[in-house]
Amino acid sequence: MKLSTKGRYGLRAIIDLALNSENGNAVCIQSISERQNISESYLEQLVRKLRTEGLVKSVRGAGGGYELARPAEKISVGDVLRALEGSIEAVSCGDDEGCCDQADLCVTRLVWDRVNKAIEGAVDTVTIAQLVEESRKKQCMGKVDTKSCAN
Amino acid sequence: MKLSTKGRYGLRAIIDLALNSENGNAVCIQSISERQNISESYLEQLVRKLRTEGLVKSVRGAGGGYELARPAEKISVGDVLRALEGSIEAVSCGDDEGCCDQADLCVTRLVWDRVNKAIEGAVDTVTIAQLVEESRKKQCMGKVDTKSCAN
DNA sequence: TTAAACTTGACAAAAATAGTAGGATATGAT
DNA sequence: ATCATATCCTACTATTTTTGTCAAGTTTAA
Ligand code: FES
Ligand code: FES
Repeated sequence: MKLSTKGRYGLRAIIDLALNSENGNAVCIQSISERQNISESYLEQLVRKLRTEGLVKSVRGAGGGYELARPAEKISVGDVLRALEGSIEAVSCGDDEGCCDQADLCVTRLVWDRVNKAIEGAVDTVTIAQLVEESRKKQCMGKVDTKSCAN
Repeated sequence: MKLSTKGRYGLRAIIDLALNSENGNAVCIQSISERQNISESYLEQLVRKLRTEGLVKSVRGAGGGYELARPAEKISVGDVLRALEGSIEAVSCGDDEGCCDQADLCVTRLVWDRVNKAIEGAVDTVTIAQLVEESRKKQCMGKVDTKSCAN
């Protein structure tokens, strides 16, 4: 029941992206890579996927990079994870492909449905914007020499 | 974010076990294997683990098998999954081993905590007894030639 | 023109999963 | 006794997934 690095790195990446692109400029892979300490090539794959799924958009050429495709308030953690992992279901007792012989009598599906719904509820109710704000608060507490920190 | 066959098969196995051992007799691996259509050898591994984790107990020798170590009401789905999977956490941003550089500033932990709690809530509030009962209901509706079906 | 940056596809090492095989041990039945 | 039935245990292997890497492009601001 583990979330792979795709989802873990990807979420960190898009938060980093949101955090560093608020003045309207694009953020390049390299800078994310350095701040988050994730391989540049690997990160590229992940961000590419976020782009094809419509969560971020790219600005090509020199001085380019990536920025959010829509406001951070409109992007949930669930959006990000689904984009990267394909599906966030713990078990997809699926429909056509019966995972066990008597799928119609199988009571474990009741459990998997509960679990899937619980997970979705947890990730769909948190937005990138909220995490960005939390991140700011922590930074504020972390850095003692920050002048602009109004308490 | 997939649950492995260990958890999926294992839950079906213990439900089968509970369902077929209510008259007090032990249930052997072979019979579970046939009913659930899971490899005997593989199933053995799983049930053995359930035993070492104290969820079922074994009766050795001819005519032996397995039975629940305690009443089905006292065994939750979470107990079973944890026994088989080790941990059901989606992400274990753990403690000593910092999964990212600035673990103390990392806001993704907030998300993973939410997800983990959601999962635990989902699996810890369902007991094997409840599933057994559901299973009975379904069987009852499924089999038209069952004499003993009141209603 | 040049260098910064994205774009793409193929590839590969490493880890986890899923399942097998074969024997040892215990015990009820004959 | 001994045999059949069943758990017990370890080790091994094949497959798949994960986790990346690499190299050769393309686009565009400066
Ligand atoms: S239908 Fe999916 S495990 Fe039974
Ligand atoms: S502390 Fe686990 S991802 Fe940051």
